[in-house]
Amino acid sequence: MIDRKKIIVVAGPTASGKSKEAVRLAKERDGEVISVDSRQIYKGLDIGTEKTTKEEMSGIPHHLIDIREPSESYSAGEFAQDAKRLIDEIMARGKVPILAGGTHFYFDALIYGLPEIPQDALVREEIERLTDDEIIEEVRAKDPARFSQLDPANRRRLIRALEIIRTQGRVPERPRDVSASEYEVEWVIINPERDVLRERIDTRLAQALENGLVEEVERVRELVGDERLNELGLEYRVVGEYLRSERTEESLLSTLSSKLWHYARRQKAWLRKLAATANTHDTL
RNA sequence: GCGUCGGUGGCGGAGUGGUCAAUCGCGGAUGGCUGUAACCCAUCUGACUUAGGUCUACGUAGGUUCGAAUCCUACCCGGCGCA
Repeated sequence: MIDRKKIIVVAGPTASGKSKEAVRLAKERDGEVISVDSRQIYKGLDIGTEKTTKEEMSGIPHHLIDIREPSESYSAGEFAQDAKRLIDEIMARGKVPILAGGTHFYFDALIYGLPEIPQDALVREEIERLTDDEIIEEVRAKDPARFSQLDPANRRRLIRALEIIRTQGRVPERPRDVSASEYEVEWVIINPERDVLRERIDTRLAQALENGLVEEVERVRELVGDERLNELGLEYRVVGEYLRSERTEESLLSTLSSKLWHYARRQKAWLRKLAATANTHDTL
């Protein structure tokens, strides 16, 4: 408990203005920014991810942006490692680490930790070949505790569970204990009211479209193909559907708007949970 | 004016005598997830409710029937065809 590393965390839903706030804080507190965003990791995903521009950074160092090709994968585990390392480096420079972004699961991974069990390509490959029922049966039989926490319809999570079971015997218990974290977090929560946020989302969308969102998605699609594009989600998925003529131009804006809103709502739900478990101090 | 097809829940669109408060999609709400997390997944979505039910609903008004969103009649509204 002594000497926990102090970090500032700026969290909030999409379009809430986190990046701006992070830069402001960095200037005020002499910090550097670590992006906590599973999609800004990728090069070329700029407009669709509302990536902070060089000008907006105004000289403040930003980390974990553009560190992967869109075709490459990245994960919460890798993030936790990268972020840990960067936090140490930033502190060694005598600066304050400011983590900012919307991928809340990454915050969890960093702050509360993840069992350090890397993915195993070979094991995964075998599991992928099984049917849902086969996976369900094996997880149920070998690790009933973990099975009871999972949704049987959630194949992706089931696969990961089985991967761990096959390599480790069973899934270790969750280490979620705030007091055990090696970090002392100063939370800066930005959580605008519904109406305000919806409006901001729409405004940003209109801007993104104007700035060439469709063209960007076209480029990314060229690079990674439709399957991966789909996985990139939100704008990339929806505009991809449009590019494949699976949806009309008229439906583009309204669909985008509602998908983004869904996303923001899930983020807000996470924030609610956070408020119930950690001490936070709100700002706006 | 005649003929014809149609009017269903916030929207689109099924249903064509009972098992229909009404499939499904969209939209909306609430959540879950221990390495793909912008992914993946679940629940709810007419009203009221002591949660067992009760009520109001399928253009409007009547009618047939034990029973109608579903059949009949009239009317209103919309598409199409002929005038």
